Amino acid sequence: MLDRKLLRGEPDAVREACEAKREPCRIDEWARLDERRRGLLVQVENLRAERNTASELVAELRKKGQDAAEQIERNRSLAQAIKDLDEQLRNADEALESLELTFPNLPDADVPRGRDSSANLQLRAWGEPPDLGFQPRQHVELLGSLFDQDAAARISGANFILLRGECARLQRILISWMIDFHRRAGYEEIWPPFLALPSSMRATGQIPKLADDMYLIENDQLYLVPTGEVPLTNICSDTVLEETRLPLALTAYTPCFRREAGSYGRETRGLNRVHQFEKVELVRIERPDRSDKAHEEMVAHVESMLRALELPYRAMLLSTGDLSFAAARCVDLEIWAAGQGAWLEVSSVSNFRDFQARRARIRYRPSSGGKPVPVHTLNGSGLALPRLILALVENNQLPDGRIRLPAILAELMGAEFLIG
RNA sequence: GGAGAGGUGGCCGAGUGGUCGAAGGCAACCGCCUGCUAAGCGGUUGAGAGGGUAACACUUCUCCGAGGGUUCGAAUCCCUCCCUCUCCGCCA
Repeated sequence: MLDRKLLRGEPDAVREACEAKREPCRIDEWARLDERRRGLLVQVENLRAERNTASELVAELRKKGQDAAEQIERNRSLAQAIKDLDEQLRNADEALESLELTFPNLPDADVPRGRDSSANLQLRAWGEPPDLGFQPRQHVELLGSLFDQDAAARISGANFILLRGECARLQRILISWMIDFHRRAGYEEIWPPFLALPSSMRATGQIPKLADDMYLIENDQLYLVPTGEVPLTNICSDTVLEETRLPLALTAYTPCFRREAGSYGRETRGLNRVHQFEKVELVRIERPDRSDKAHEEMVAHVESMLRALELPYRAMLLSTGDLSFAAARCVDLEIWAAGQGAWLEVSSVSNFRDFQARRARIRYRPSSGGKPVPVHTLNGSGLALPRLILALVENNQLPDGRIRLPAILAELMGAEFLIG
């Protein structure tokens, strides 16, 4: 949600952002409604003030034992007028708010302008795509029975995954190792609920835009979380934090449920794009003036994790057209997958500035005193597991089909090879 | 799932339908006092949305879990819902 002062004062900036993110822009409609709402508000408040003083007068007359019938009669008509105006005001408020939920966040000024991912800017790269010296195979083939698509489909339908044996164990160990990796960097470990209320989804920005991409449990009106960002960020919703408590750094494992409506046929083979995947998420709640630094720290932190896993990667600053609805800036970390010969996104590290904080009402009280102000929220994956496993398998394959494990995982797994 | 209790300001806690945004206490902050500290004394300290201002000041309305209702007037009465706690049942 954008600041109303911004919507009033800089409608052109909002228009630009909508265009950049290819969102419909109803700022003019908003401005008319806002005007109307304020007019109504002044009217009701005046009537209310009138009623308040009149009611006091009634009390006073009564106390003196005088007749108050005339006052009461006047108040009765006031009450009706107030009720009518209140109704109009409530309608205006609702319309205004639902409009406000449709404005995307403004991209940072230095985010590359562009229509899609082709305009993304490569910031850094590390490692070389390995030259295997033979025709590399893809993960589905390499994993064989450790990746049981048939069973997954019988249990849950298309595009679910079922890992077996050492591959299942690898995923479990990776999750645990990643959480520890973050914990050592100062992140508090969280185990959150995996179902969330519509209000939580609205707070982080999944509703209304991405509502159709989420699983909804209709009986209870609960959504399955599409990312750990939802529960982690909402830990602080409706809260005024003391400045001394900032920053907050949180990490959690969650499954992520996504309907992926409309993306069938696109990179849906194997572990690329599935309805349920596992992810370890990072969230930070920061003082506004610190969020740029926090964002850089988060990107650097995730990069260090990729290096520990010996995965060649590149860091991409997303262009305006590739930026998500709620983000002001985002760095994607893409790892090389030798079998597919492609870069795969395994982490998006985003700064939402105060966009989510306004929706979720997460504020802090400055130590210097004064009103609570919205915090800045950030999040990043660290990391998404299926694509991570995919790349580990494809990059570390040997001509005979064996799969070597990078040193750190070899130690954790107690084996030099995943398949050997 | 059944029965009961309760949800009030940063926290605790009072509140006969009519100056109640809310007593009292704690905490925090600012003074005074004191050799220092403590104690004591005095004062200040909630949120949101408007108006107003260069910015303050000032000012209006709303908010006592949420939403309805009764009433001239609701923290206070009625209804619905949500949440917390206790006991019982069930269950991984």
